Amino acid sequence: MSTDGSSALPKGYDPVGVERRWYAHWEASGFFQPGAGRSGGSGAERSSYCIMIPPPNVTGTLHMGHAFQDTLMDALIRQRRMRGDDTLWQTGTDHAGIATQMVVERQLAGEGKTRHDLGRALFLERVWQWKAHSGGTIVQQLRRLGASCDWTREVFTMDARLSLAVQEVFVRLYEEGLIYRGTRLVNWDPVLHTAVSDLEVVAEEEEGFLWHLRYPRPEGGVWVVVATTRPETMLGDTAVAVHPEDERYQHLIGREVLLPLVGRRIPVIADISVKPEFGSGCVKITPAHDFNDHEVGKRHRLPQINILTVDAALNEAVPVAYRGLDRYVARRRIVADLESQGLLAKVEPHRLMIPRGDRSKAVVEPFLTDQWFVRTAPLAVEAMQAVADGRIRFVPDAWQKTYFEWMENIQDWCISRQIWWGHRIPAWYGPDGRLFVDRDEAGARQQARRHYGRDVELTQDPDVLDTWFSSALWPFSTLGWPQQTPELAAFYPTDVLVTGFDIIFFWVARMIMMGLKFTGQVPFRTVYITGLVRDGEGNKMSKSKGNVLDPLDLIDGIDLETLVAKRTRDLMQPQLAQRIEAATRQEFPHGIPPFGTDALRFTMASLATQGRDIKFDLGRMEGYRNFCNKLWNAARFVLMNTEGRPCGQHWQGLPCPVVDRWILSRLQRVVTEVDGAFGKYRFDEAATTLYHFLWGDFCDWYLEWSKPTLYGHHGDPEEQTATRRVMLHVLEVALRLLHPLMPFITEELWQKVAPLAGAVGSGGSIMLAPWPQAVTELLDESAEARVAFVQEVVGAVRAMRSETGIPPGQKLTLLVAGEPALLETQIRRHEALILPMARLEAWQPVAGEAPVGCATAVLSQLRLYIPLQGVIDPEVEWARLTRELTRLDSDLERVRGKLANPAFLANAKAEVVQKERYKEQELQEKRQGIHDAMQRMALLRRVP
RNA sequence: GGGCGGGUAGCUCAGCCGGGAGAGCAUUGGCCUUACAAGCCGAGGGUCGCAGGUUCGAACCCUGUCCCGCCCACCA
Repeated sequence: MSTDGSSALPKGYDPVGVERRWYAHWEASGFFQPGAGRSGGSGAERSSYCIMIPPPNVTGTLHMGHAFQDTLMDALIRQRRMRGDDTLWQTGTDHAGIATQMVVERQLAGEGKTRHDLGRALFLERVWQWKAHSGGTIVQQLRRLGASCDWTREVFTMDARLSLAVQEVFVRLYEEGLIYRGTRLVNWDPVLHTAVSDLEVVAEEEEGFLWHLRYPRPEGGVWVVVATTRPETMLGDTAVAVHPEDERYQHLIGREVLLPLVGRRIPVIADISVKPEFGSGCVKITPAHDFNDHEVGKRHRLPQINILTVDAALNEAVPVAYRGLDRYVARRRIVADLESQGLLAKVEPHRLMIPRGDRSKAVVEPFLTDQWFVRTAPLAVEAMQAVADGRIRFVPDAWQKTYFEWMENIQDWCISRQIWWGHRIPAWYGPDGRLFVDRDEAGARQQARRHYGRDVELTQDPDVLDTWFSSALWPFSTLGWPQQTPELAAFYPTDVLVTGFDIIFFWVARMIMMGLKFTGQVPFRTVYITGLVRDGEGNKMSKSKGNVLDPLDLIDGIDLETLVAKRTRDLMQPQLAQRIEAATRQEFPHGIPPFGTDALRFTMASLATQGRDIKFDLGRMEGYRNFCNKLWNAARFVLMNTEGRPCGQHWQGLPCPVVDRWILSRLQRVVTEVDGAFGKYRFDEAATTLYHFLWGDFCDWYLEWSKPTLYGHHGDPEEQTATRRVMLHVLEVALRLLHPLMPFITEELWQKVAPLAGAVGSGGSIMLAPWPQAVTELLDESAEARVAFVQEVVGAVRAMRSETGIPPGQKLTLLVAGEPALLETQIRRHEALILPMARLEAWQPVAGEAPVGCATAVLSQLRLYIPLQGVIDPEVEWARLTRELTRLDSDLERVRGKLANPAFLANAKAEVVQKERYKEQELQEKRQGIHDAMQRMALLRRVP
């Protein structure tokens, strides 16, 4: 139909080329940078809008969680940019200390080396090389998602500028006494050889045993039996404890027992932490290797005997026979030795919580070491206040409770890590071990000179900071703090943080504490908490389960063999490969077809319901891929019918028939709903609203109605122009509304549609075009009601046709019975809309009884008949009517039941009662119609 | 042991400041209708986990209960 064949769109939407082309163009044009776009037409100050990306691990790759969260962030950013705000989506990557170091150490292990073979400097060089090599992957992948972050401001947590902020914060906290160094019992990872914080320990229930050990009394006689899950730690026992009111053991309190295998005399103490009903009611106390025992030990001033090495083997403090044994080897040996001495009373199976390092999965040990800590309690007070008084809002707000619960019980934060990759702690020691904390070595040297009166050799603390320490500063360190930069002034506090609930404690809480402490302001006003992306069965996606979906594979597609290879490569447990392969082949027999970025994004948005994890549904994604295609073809249709023709770019003087007023009115509602949905972070609402409007209202109805107008032999040129004008306008506005969720296809189409629609954005891109605003004058309830009625009529005819098996091609005449006035306003007036959509040749009014042998549909005040004689079996229509009658009867029964209830009439709101009355009348009329129809149909039936 | 979230159509999920149970996918019948078969037009399918309570009226509010999942916690 196009006059200019060259501009016609291809028949189907092909995302690949479109996406690459537009992203490159946007980025090169500087559209992602603050200040892009319209320069506030009114001259008024533009408000700023900022989102900080949760920085992905620099050496990582994009996973579904990123795809989900970054889609939402990008949608927010794009929407606000279109609204005219000065937007910044700050991007960057995280050095991820332990995770990254582990990767490089694993590479070294492949070469048969450890980091110690290289030494610190060479090892770090190696990590930087790895970062340079793989550090670009994830940011490139982020681009494929269409993320409109400002790449010119991309930072890395170990950039010099950000490192300065880290040192500054450390020094200030230290000087205020909020950072201290001390010997404490911490969680020790014996594989990684570093302390980790409480949050980095995950406890899981595992099968174990409860060993009952006999501790002899020096004076002989009865044993004292203690129950333990960790017999090997008995070598470090310095007491046995009972409950102070436990009558069984009153005589023992203050006496001593003999520690077997060691021969040490240790006291029996009374402590209320002992539960008399557990085990024997006696507990061994090992202050250096158990958190609870440690507290008991402090209360009773017990000695602390460290019996472990950094590898969790037994050290020099234990009897020679056990020295150097791994903890579990030692356990077996000790249990055996006790048994042979008759000191093992019994062993019972016991389920217990085993603490493991979240990275290494090694069982962590409570271990006495020197570490650095942040005193968190004082910081937490302000941080809780900020949420309590609403300066920070959680969405959904239920998470606020989780936040408070943790903050109220917050523990000091162990921030030192005995690894090499990270921010080195800015602390130096003099020859006598005296500590000097300063921003750099020169500063420390100066302090030392003042202290010692001369230059001395200083050694820097070998530890680095917990990665989350620098993450906590992210909202302001990225904007130039401690410098008072214009960016800091413009964009801090930021607007919304989009992140998962799994890092509320790790990250969100700490950003709030640090932000308030160092800027006096909250780091963000809203925390939008997303659920986790899971697989279709609701399982967490993980490499070892073999159920990981790579967002890029959904975008680009992947063939089965490549997918299988990818899922079974580099498994920690290679024996799983077979099962993973089989499951993969079953789930994706043909691999994964390419869906394109927009389909992925739209799926993510539509699944983003609040307060629950999302199970990723490939079927739904397919539906939204189809939606992309639908949109593409709708635009294709519009372009075919508008290019090179009068499109009435000025509204003036054009007729505005009811369908035009209807679709324009619907459009205004959609604008309002989508805008509201963005405001509420209800991306699912925004997505479904647009989906139904475009596919349903626009394609199924408006475009279909446009055909008779545009193609009609005696079409009115004015009306045709008006139709072109309206279809262009509606499409153009809808594209803009859709753009934050589907950036690529909307840009591609908008480029062609906008000029015809008379809409021109500055910069020539939809991403800088204005965000639509509802025009309330275009709301038209009367047009909406009239069209709704027409749709009802069309639907009724279509259903009759389909259910009675009338061939679609058969020309029909519709008979309509009803008040003449109604026939005029409801049918005659809309016949141009009804006839083509219902595929009718004509309609005729009928008075009184309809002819015998018609299919019948009853609307509230009209009866529709289609003559059936000779066309179908009356039995079919009879069955259909019976079904309808049954349905109406049950509805009527319910409504009449209500209206017969005096209590309902007395108590329900008047409008509700009125509505029920109206409903009863309507149902009654319909029922009568069906009833009449059945009577006449009965005449035709071949009754047996 | 405490806390939180969820249990609605075969599947994935909306609806939940109370007043006629919805969408997509799947199923099914009919259509090559000149934008789209990744499409068009129809249809079937749910005692809203269970039991009580409040109410004229409950998927929605309250209580209890059963499942599923998550978080926190030192029961050796």
